[in-house]
Amino acid sequence: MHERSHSEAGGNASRRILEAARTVAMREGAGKVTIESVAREAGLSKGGVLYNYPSKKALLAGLLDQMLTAHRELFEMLPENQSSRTLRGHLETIVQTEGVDDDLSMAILAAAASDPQLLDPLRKELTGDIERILSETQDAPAAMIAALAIQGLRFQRLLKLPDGGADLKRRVVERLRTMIDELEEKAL
Amino acid sequence: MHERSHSEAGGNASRRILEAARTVAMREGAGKVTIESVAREAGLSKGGVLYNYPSKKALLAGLLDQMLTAHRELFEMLPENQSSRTLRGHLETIVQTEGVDDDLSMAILAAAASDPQLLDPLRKELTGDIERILSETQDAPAAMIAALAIQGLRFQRLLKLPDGGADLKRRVVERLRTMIDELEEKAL
DNA sequence: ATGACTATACCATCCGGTCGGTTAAGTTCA
DNA sequence: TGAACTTAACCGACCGGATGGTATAGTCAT
Repeated sequence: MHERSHSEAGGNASRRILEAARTVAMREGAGKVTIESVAREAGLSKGGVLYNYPSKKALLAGLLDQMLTAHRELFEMLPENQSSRTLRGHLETIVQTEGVDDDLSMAILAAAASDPQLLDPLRKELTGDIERILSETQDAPAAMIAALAIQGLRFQRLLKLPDGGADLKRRVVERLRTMIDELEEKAL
Repeated sequence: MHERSHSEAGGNASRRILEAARTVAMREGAGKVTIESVAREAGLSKGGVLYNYPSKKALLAGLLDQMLTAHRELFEMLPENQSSRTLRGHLETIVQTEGVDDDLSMAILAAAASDPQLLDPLRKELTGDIERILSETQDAPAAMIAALAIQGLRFQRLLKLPDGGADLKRRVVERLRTMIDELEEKAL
């Protein structure tokens, strides 16, 4: 195997590059995520980045893929035999990532402005999630509304839109939990 | 060449410029909204656009302002003495603009990636809306969840995320309406 | 003529992507 | 062993064009 000769131990450059991209997005804003800035942050050159990701589009796709994977992993850590598992998973996932600055989602959004297909993997994932959510409940509209509210929470955080305060937000999450519980009762 | 340029009421090119920006965003995608493309679409030159809006930031700010104004106007056309008027307004507004391609919101999002303050007017407006929504109900969490679901609907449309189909969407809107009605009953 | 407004030409910068080189590690073969 | 060669990983100068913005010279109604 090939070890890095004069740098910190740690694996693949691709990982480091994605990590760097996230760092840059968080620290300097989504608009500053350029191949050069990512390269600088990752401790290599533009050519090095482009060796690992042949285009910026590929880099951003890799980023999105990593996000989706991380999300899936969080998901799988949740108890399996719950009702409305998927919906619950989405809610708890967002609660758990509280405080994590996801400015990188913004970078992907920005890129999606000119490259709409970049979001395709996300769309595919969500399509599956919606199917699962609907199959897990008898009350489709209510489940969908919960899902939409959770999506609303995500974008609220992403765009730093007003949220009515931490206290209300906490109560909203609690209420969503009981809403999901009630989805189950209706099914009985 | 420009027979209609001065025949507009007030002869103001600013309106035409914003209109052109929206057209370009819709037709070619958010990423293609540049000063030049807008100028071309508006039937004038780059200089002309920059005379009316001294910078692209200003142009986008004008765009956002126009959107907020339009939104407010739609709002004011709704009956005044309803319970949860603000919430209802948000819902009906989104229903009414069904089918309208809002790719321009995307342009603003894209711009916000590098210019986060661009969204400040939106944030201010939303802050007021949330205050109003909360003051119009006794059940703050439920109202907030409805508001979040509506926001979720907006972003779903904006990013062309999967929505479970037109039929479900219709039922979701109906359910949201009854949710808002129930907000009122709880207050009695 | 004046002042609001518009067009042309141009500039500086940034950014994605290319490309020929370079370094270091392995492989082959005598 | 060691010289010749191959390959993976990376470097960094450079190109091209897109873009925001400026400078300046008009045009047109009043």
